[in-house]
Amino acid sequence: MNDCSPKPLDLAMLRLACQNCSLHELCLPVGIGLDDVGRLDQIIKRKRPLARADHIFRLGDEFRSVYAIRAGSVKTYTMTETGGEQIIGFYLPGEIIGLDAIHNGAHPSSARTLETTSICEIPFAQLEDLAVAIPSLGRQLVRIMSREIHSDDDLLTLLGKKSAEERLASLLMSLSLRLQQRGFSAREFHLSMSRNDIGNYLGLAVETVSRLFTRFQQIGLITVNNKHVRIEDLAALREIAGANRGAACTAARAATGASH
Amino acid sequence: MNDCSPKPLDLAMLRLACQNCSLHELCLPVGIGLDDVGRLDQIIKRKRPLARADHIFRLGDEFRSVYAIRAGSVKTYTMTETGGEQIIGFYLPGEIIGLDAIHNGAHPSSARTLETTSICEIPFAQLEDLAVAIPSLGRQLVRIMSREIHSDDDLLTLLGKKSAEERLASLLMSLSLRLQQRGFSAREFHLSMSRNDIGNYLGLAVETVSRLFTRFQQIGLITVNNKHVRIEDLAALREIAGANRGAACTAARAATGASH
DNA sequence: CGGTCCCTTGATATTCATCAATATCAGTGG
DNA sequence: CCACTGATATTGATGAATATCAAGGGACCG
Repeated sequence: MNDCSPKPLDLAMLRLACQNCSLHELCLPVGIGLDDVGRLDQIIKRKRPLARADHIFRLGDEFRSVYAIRAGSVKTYTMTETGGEQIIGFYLPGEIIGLDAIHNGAHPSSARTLETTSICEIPFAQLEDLAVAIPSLGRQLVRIMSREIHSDDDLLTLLGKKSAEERLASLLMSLSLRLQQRGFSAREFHLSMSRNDIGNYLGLAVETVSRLFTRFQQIGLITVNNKHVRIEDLAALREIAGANRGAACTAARAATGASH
Repeated sequence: MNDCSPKPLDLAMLRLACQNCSLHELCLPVGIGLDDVGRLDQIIKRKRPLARADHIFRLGDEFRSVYAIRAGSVKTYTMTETGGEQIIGFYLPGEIIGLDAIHNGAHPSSARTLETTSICEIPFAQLEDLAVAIPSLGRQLVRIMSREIHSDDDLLTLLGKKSAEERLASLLMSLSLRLQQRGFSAREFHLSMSRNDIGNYLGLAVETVSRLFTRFQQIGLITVNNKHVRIEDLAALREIAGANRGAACTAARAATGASH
């Protein structure tokens, strides 16, 4: 999509790539000087783009690095005791995965790409050393992890309290917002994950997700075409996601002609 | 319960309390020398015990400190958009709360005690400074945050995939394990939270929780008496929590005499 | 001892999962 | 380019799990 398909090993480009990366304020927002970015840059390994459905790491893998998404998208998931997968999150450019593995040296989740995806591997031992040498980097790391905890908490609320409608609306709003922050359109985008993945993530059956897309389209909230989504009424969608519950359900019912 | 009700301001006791705290290997497990513990100790404020239902911080409060539980227990929760509370976690001695507030300077959740509770306040600015001076402390902080992310992920699986039975069994197992790690009995303990809190946390109605306690007791898994729980069959409970789903449900059904 | 909150239990309603049957799409190879 | 194939998505009919509603019983606090 926005892939500048990389020439084989262009050293000049690779050097100091963080400085030029359009995402550097997402993965390293604040207070890191140019010199320090250079030092960070030297420990980061830019990997050639991964194909769709490639694994970045698997549950149980030894923990060595965290990874920043540069382009594309990724899902992370764990295994339930019965072998099914539970998707933990969808990650977009500028976001960092693998942070859950630090504490015990092995990845407690797997990560695989949802489309062609470029990532930066950041060897954690070196990152820790650098964090000692560059205090602001250490603070930034802690801040990023804090944000991850916080966003997990939001997801808990979604799964614990929200209806199916609210869940899907929340996901769409989240994607919309995050894509916008990355310079894409907030109103029109491509869903890189399957309906199955969406259902899994939201704790819903595929069929429910499918029906919701249909219903949302019928009441004029969105236009869906396979993986392409256009949000027609952002405010209303936000309203549903934010869960003015009674009102939203009523609206949807009336429009579908459902009656009880 | 296990409260050594503290004399008013015993300076000798307070000084270097971390070294003597039976929890110090829980909140600061590894690689911190005695000198360093002393330095950490100096920035920590030990607060007088809080009464049941006291707030430690509230959603929106400015972020200044994280808090370690010394004795008692705490729940943290956020507000859903409709004003209801969603409980994020129950915290036991040696665990740390407030980590979700680091990234934007304000608490995104509230915390209140479930019973008489003692906490240590750790001013975060000073902790960060100390983390720079003592690299192993910084690493430890990152590790603790990683564990928090990981345990949130487990909860996501619980809410996304598990049945009501599995959820309650999982909670009981989690409490059992954590209490055991703190030197208490794994098989017999006191639930400091209300049925309401349990239901809220697990994404279930109070009534469902109540019925589950009854059913678990009927099939000989546990004995419940108000807030007192004794686990009679730890292995079976673990089995249900781990979700050998079909088998567990069948067992419970047969025993309750339910038939379809 | 009375009030209030919390918990339990039963009856009913609702949401969403499951099952089943197409329909559509993305590759693949002829 | 088209037909074939498996994966993915939609749609409908049914059922199960759990929420909700309603009422009564205990426990705890003053």
